[in-house]
Amino acid sequence: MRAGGPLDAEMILSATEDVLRRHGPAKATVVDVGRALGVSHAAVYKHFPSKTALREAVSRRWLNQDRDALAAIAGDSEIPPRQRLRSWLAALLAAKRAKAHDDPELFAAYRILVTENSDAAAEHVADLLRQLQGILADGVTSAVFRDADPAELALAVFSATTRFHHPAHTGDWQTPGVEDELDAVCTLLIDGLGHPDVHP
Amino acid sequence: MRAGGPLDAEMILSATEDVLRRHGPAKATVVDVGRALGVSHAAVYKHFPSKTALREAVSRRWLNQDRDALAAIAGDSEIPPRQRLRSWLAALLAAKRAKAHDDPELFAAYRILVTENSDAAAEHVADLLRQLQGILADGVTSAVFRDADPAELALAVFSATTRFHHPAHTGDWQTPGVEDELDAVCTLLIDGLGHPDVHP
DNA sequence: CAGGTTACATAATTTGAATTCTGTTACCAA
DNA sequence: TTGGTAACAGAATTCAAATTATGTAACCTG
Repeated sequence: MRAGGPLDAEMILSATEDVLRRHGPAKATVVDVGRALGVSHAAVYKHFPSKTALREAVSRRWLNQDRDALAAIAGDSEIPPRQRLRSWLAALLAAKRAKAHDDPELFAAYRILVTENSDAAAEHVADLLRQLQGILADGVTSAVFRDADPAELALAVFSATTRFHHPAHTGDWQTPGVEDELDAVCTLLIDGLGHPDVHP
Repeated sequence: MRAGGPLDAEMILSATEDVLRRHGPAKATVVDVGRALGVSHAAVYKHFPSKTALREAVSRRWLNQDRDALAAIAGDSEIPPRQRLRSWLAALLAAKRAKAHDDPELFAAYRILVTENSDAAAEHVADLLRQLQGILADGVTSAVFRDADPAELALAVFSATTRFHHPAHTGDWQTPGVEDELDAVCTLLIDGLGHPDVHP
């Protein structure tokens, strides 16, 4: 079980993930994590001060997993804002959907973990909102979107797409039509983001 | 405890609601319901075939509670479609918000009951979608909204407002700004519902 | 015979003793 | 001194026994 050298945080986090997948968050103990690493549970406590801290760290790692791919889309000024918004929202859904589909046990485990760790979740949301705001700001600057506060627009767009990214709606993401439904919402939102005075 | 005449369904449903509020859905038993009515639990079984059926009936009653008020708005052709849509969504949020605020214990109880009774929930959603579709169809007919299938538009609008009516987001409804947030989403959606060709 | 009762078998839930987990301490080795 | 161990007290969790609930049946009563 124990690979070559001494324990480091990353090894512990991976082992924790395995234990989480196998036993679920309710029954995953730090004794299990130690066992998976071929080490006593006290060794884990040399690296993380508490079980809670370990869970928080593993949650953060998981939430940050596809942050970079999304940031790449959000920051790509080659893509015009409307299409960028659409792509970003589609990518967000696709990423979450894939995680939920590919490893349902792990996803269910993390879902519970993250709802218990609302700090990590709040930071994740803040990060996403920052990315979204970037896209919208570009649209406002280039006069493709209405002249409103990008932060407020970001919040509204994020609210309106809750069903496509909030973990409470995981079940919906498996149904065939979701991507089209997001597309329909996107279309409504994007047209709604135009200058209001074009509708006299 | 037992009021005048013989038991009827309505009395039992009310007593069930009391028991639900007091004990919560996990510990509410039909023996409790009988006791609240000053009657043996077997008497309840003369009116409802099972505990499940009783819970379903009480859930339906609760879900239908503010259906008429909403239907009145949806069907009021005096109000122009855009404003009608806005009012209807605001009323939906206000109704749910009020229920959650005024009697949190009962709301929490029903929230669990309804998620266990997905049939009742599905019918409730279908009813709301029908009302929404009515508003949108009027908008399409009067050429205020884009010429699309009202059923699809209704689904998109309902999706985009998930955060403001889905019970998973009850917590959000208590925060001060929610109504403004719904308004912001509404504005985006309503402008988005205009003819697409005004943006060349 | 509609509307109620008590009595009962089986299913589900609670309870409390036994077990396991968490977090700490004292100690060891490179 | 960093990275590990074993042993421990108190907290949390499990599991089987005892209790309570569900649903049915046979039986009153106006």
